[in-house]
Amino acid sequence: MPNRYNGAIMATRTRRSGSQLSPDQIIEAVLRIAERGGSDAFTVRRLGEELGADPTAIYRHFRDKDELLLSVADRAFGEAIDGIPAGLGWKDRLRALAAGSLRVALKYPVVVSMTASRTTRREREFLIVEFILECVHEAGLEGGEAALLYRSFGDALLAFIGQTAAFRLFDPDVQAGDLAAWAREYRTLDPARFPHITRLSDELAAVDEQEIFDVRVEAMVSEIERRAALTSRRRAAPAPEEPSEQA
Amino acid sequence: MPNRYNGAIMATRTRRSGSQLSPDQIIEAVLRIAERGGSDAFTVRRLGEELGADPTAIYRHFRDKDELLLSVADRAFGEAIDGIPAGLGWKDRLRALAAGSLRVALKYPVVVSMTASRTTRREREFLIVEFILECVHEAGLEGGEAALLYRSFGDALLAFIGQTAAFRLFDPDVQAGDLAAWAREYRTLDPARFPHITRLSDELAAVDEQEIFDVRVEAMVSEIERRAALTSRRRAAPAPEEPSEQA
DNA sequence: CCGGAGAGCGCAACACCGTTGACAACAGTG
DNA sequence: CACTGTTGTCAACGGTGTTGCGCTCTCCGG
Repeated sequence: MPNRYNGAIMATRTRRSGSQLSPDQIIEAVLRIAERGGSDAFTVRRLGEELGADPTAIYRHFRDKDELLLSVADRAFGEAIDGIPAGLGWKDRLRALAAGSLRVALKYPVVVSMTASRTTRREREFLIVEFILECVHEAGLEGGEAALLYRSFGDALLAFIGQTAAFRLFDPDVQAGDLAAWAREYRTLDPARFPHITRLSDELAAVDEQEIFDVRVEAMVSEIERRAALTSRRRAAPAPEEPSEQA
Repeated sequence: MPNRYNGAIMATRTRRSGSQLSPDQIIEAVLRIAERGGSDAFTVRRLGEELGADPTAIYRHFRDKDELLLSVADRAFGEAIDGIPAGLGWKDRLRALAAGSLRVALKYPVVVSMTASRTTRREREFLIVEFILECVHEAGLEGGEAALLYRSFGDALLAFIGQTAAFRLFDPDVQAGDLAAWAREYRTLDPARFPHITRLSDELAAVDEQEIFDVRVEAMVSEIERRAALTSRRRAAPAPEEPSEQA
């Protein structure tokens, strides 16, 4: 029998006249699915269901699933940068970008976890790159040093949200098991072999995810600031000893 | 019932002469495959081929592919910590751990990319946790602050090597495309809309991956140092203003 | 010394995945 | 009206992880 997703037979037939599917409609369907579902949410067949169309209809609008994914990701990342208020200093702008990115990762975990080591090369990616470069520039970095710290910050942020998103995709059982490990298994290790773990087992179990996020963001912000201070100092007093900023 | 908590029973019971497969043999076969192959290297059927056995034979020794993966990952991460020389300061020990982890990620990309947001809860993971905690302790952090910075460093490291490994797994075409984007597409953007990108396009294309790695590791090391300095200062002179480390 | 028990493996099959090629129905154009 | 190109449907292909069944062969108790 034709079309086993039955509710939609007549609809597809009649609406067949115009093109019922558009790239935007498909992208939005993916975002809807991603927002609802777990790790297996974004499959071609499920997307067909969501659209009330044959799964393979997508291939009329996107070369393959990967191209669709990148388009979806670009749309999603747009949300990360949207709500950033103007008039903030470069540090707070970077912090706001990080917070927005994390928000997106928690909203569309499937999409973010599949994209976090990719380059979309689309409109909104350029916007974010420009955004970070502007911050780095305002911090006082130039040329190769600015490029390096942009890449470091951007990659670090992407890695973090990708990691977070991927974790949220595991079965609740696996997630719970991983989290409980801190409270259960680490506490019962041999204190002779693992003195620090056993001593800190309570504190290890109590660490807050949000705090980890803040530490990692702050580490990158401070690193940018530190390197900016170094270059400006070098510019002011040319060629002293490379100041060894540690013990 | 098959023997799912591998190793232990086999060891106590006299070893069956007829059984050709052991958990260790399987783990090593996976490592061999992972070292050779790309993203599709670690499949059950390929593993069967490598072992010269039926693919499903694995399920007599591991509950499912995931349990096998975690065992393999634990073995692999052992290599990260093995070659770290004694007698280094905490900073250099953390740097050595990071370098070793990156080495492992490049050696077994499939394994690392599949594990980077997981917890193996196995022997060698505990060793690495203890290792980092010892460094953080030596840096001067205690209690909840030590736990927090351990988690931040560990997760950041895991995220980075996972991201790197995942990238190496893409088709060479995709990899080349992503890398070339910096040199090609970013250069042709509209300078009015993207002034920083176009101004720095040459430097962006020239950024070295190893430098990014160093920046990100150094950022975390510095953050640990910074927070350690704050707590010790707080301990020396209790409850002043939170010292804002200059704008 | 023998026979049952059960571990280890092979095989076929299942449900799912992304993707392709052939075909049908429609829109727009001459 | 006929033609052409676009878009949706459908069946099918090769891939994945996993399971149930049956065979073999080792081990252990009698």
